[in-house]
Amino acid sequence: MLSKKTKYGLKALIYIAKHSGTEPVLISEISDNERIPKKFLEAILLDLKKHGILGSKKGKGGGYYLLKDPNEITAATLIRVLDGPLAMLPCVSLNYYEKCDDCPDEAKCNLNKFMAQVRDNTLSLLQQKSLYDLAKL
Amino acid sequence: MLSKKTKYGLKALIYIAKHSGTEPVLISEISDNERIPKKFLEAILLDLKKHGILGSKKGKGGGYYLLKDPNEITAATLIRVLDGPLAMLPCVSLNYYEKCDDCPDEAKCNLNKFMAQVRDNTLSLLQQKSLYDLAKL
DNA sequence: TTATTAGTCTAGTATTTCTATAGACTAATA
DNA sequence: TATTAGTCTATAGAAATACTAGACTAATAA
Repeated sequence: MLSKKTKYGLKALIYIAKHSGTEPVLISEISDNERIPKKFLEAILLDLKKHGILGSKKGKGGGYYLLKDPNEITAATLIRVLDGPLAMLPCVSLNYYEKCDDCPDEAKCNLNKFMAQVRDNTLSLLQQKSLYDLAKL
Repeated sequence: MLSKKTKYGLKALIYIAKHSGTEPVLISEISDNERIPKKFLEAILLDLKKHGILGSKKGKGGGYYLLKDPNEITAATLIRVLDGPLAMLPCVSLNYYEKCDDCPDEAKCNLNKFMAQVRDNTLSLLQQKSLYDLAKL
């Protein structure tokens, strides 16, 4: 299950992708329309900014905007930034790998092999879908 | 990410599938060989018993055993029992569905549609893999 | 220059879930 | 009846989640 943070973040990004004309999009506009707690959303958008997904402008006429073309941003990237690893186990994560304390030999672990298959399966879909795809669904 | 409970549970099931001759398998044997905290494992196996995956026998010569053919038990079933929903969002879960508070119209929600695709993609793999497959990997 | 708008940043907190552990109890077998 | 092995209740520490409060800073426009 994705955290609420991730869900809110994705909804906000889809909203921004849909409504990004020349002007940046207000936090409060997203918060109102998507019914996301405003203070929580602030933190989430700030996080997306720190990860280079969003840019922002302060003051009147300010708000958030995408830094890249929605076609260039994959669902895999967004979920990784917001939620962390896509893999079901740390020992098969490509970006957040961690060895299992209990496992004496990863190469002989049935679970490791299986979860690597699951990871590849999920990744193949999440990497081919972009924010553009999500916004037009 | 799967919880440790789920990881331990799957490892234990694979162990039982591999070592099930005529005799049931001891909790302590699994605990030792797979390095799973014994008391925790007890609770996990009990849970699997309550869900009709495992049977048990008390006293000498006792232990846990599979109630069905490993070929009949899918990875999807096991992860659902141990970890809960496979879906990334409650609103696309087939077995643990829950409506989103914030979403006014699910049919118009981009995220809902996308996550339903992800669910189907994952499910297609997890339903075709059985415990037998996991144990022989 | 100052009022207003709107994002930034530092804390902190309540709740829930996860990961166990303790210990008494019950059932089966030799 | 002693031993083995699973059952049940109950609890507790740690970590993650889901927020909220409030002071601060930057940008714009009158």
